Amino acid sequence: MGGAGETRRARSDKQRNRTHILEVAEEYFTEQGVSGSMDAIARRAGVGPGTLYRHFPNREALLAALLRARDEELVSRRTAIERDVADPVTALEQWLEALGEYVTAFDGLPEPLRAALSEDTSPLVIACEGFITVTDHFLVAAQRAGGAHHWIRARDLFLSVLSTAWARSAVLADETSADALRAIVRSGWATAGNGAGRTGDGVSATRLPPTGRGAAPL
Amino acid sequence: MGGAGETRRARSDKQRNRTHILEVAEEYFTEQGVSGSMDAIARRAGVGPGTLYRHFPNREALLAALLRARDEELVSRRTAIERDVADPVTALEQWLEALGEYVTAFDGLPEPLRAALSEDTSPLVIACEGFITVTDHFLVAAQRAGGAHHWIRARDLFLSVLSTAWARSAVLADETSADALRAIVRSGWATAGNGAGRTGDGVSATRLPPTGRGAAPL
Amino acid sequence: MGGAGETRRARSDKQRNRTHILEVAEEYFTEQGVSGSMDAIARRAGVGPGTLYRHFPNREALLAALLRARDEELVSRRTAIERDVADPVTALEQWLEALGEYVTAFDGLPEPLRAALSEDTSPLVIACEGFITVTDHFLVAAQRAGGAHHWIRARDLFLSVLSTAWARSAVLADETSADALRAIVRSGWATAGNGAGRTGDGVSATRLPPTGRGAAPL
Amino acid sequence: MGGAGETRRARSDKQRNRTHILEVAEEYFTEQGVSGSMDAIARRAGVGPGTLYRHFPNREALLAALLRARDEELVSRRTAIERDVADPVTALEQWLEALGEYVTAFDGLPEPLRAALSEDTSPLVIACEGFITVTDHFLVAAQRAGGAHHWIRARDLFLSVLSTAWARSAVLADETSADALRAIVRSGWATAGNGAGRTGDGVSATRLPPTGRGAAPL
DNA sequence: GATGAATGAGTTTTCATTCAT
DNA sequence: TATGAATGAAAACTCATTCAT
Repeated sequence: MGGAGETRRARSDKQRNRTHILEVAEEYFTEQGVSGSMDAIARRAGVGPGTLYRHFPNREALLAALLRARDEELVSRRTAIERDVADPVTALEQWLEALGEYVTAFDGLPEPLRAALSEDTSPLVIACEGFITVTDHFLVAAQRAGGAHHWIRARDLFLSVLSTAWARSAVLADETSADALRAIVRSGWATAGNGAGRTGDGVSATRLPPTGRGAAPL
Repeated sequence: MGGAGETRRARSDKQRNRTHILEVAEEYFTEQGVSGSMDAIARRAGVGPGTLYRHFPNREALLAALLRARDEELVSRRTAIERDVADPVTALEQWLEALGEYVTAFDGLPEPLRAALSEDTSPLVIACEGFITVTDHFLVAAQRAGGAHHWIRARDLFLSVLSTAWARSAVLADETSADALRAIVRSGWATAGNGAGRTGDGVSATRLPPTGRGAAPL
Repeated sequence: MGGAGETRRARSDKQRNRTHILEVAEEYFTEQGVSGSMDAIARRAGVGPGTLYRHFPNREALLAALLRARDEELVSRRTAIERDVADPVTALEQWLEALGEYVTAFDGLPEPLRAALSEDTSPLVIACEGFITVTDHFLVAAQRAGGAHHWIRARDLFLSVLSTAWARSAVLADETSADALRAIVRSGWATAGNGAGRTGDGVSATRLPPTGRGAAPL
Repeated sequence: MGGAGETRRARSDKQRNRTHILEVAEEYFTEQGVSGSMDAIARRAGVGPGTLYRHFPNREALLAALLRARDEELVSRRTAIERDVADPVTALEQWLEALGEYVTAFDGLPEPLRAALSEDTSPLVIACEGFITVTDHFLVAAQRAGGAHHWIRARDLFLSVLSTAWARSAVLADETSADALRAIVRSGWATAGNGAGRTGDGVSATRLPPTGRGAAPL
């Protein structure tokens, strides 16, 4: 990927080193999940932990860099959808699907992503914000077409995707459940008609979800 | 620290001790979340770690006991719903709401709960199974009334509740998002009509979710 | 062995209980070696640890009781040897062989046995003393016949047997080594002639070993 | 307790630190025997357990390092013997004596050494292999001179030394027994004549010990 | 006599992170 | 800038033994 594969640290080039660490980390996180040991990554990359930490001051920073490296793919997915899919609802649907896959790149990734949403300092926020922006793009289009509830915001959709991805870890053996979860979310944001072009959505005129906490008298 | 140094604590009533540990654990988990240290709990309870482990051989067992202690509340919620709510859709809705609250008792609780679903040995499974059974009860009623998609299973709903609860940890400051997540799930399982009494549900004739993985051509 | 196999603790008879514990301990030590957990034995025997400790105040006591139960076998070995073997050297040889087997009853048994030799309080000493007495019996006969060095004492021979048994744990896969160890000890105590009836043993006139620590000028 | 609380210990020379740990460990093992607590050693050395484990990943590694530090002494013993002792039997005798002392450096040392012989992974194996090689050197010479049984192998002799050392822990107060044990082993491997130059050794023509397990009809 | 709850020191080991060199 | 040694808190769990009931 980075092209520094064969001779590790041939030049004592900082950039090369960084790239190499990223490659190794990608591999490691893929194998062990995101909570693997930082030390192990440094060791595998053949650098001292200090070097690792110089490039990426903490796990989140490393994760963020890793995700950024994968951004390209997501961007091209987005482009492809925008190019190929006329129906804004289907477009949103496909984008969320792509996002869901992206977010499952490493085992346990949803966790730090969710955490990042609550912090302002995490380097992962930036990534998240990007995702949310694009999601908003698709969402607005779908809402304009009357295919998505108006009370939904991009951030909520992103969280839904995240939490669905999180839940999927529990149902690895049960693809049906995974599908059901996706379907719930899907039919959750979509208006009844589902269809592009259909306009009426009685409920969605408001910006508030139909059943708030207080709405259901317990 | 625990003050149990000098004289051996009189062999107080076992039940008393157990209860005391539970109280302390409840308090501790409420403060620190479910991943707090077991030893710390023992320390706080003024018992040796051995005592803690005698009563609860591992974290899950402790958690399970804690949840069981809260079961009563959930049971009474269930009873109340069955007594007071005629509409099966609203009933299911309220039950899921109750479940969602229950599952947020401690910070980070959804995680071990989800993990338990993939294991057969965890003492938490029993709790989960119970939840799922009751959920099934409500779900079937709602489905009969045409108010819930037929392709949904109780387990899926439980997972939805779990993952929504999980996501909520990220949006503590943002009640609107939390509501939206709930609403998505809610309008995800409910049929368009939403209504009790209304029968037709064109989609739900099948037991499969409308949009499986393969449905969306990526 | 004890005949209390089928209905555990049918009568609440102390003796029965004791016998049952012994059976279980025998089984357990055979499986796990002598350093297995006392608690586990109690658990397996279906009694509280307190009961176990009432009968056998510590591991050594339990071990001693276990060995005593096996004494019979050793005694009969002794009788058989005395009856059947005319040559005192062969007799000693066979007795030591029997002792070596006895002492390997459980994995790790030589260790506490050796330790017991240094303590006066261990209940295992009694067992050891018995062994040593018998060994002395055979040894003296062999020495009288000129077939064993005079500078050897029964206690030394017992220690040799013990240490050979100890070493054998390391050479499980290597029967040749085990044989060699035995042979070393065997040709160590025996006089050159090896034969019963042969008298001359120039060295053995003294009660001191030929090469003491000081003898070899390092 | 270690006094390393306030300021981070200046990154002293790694070698220095390592050496210090070794000194402390040596002292500690000498006092407490080899099964003393690793943490205690770290504490005594004034370093964190992590530092100890960085240098020596486990107890065996530490022990191996400690032994290696003593190797010099053994090597010089060997050199001295080779230089000063003409008679190969005496040479072997003295080498085994030296080995016996070496192996008694710490209380309980024979145990892990024996265990190492059954494993391929232990860092102690290397040490053992070295010992065995040298022993073989002396043994072959003695055998050529007709002063040691041909059925003995170096490994067996090393085990004998080990087990004798093990047994000696029990007879600390009884030097006579210790001497006797040594003498048994000594007269166990040596041929009757004992003498250098003497060639005939009727038994030793074979590579098998005279009394194998089956040889003695029990 | 039996029970089994309580004790609590003790074990090994990991790891994120810092900082002297 | 890279290094990697040092840190040391923490974690989870065990077990021989005691003693109140």
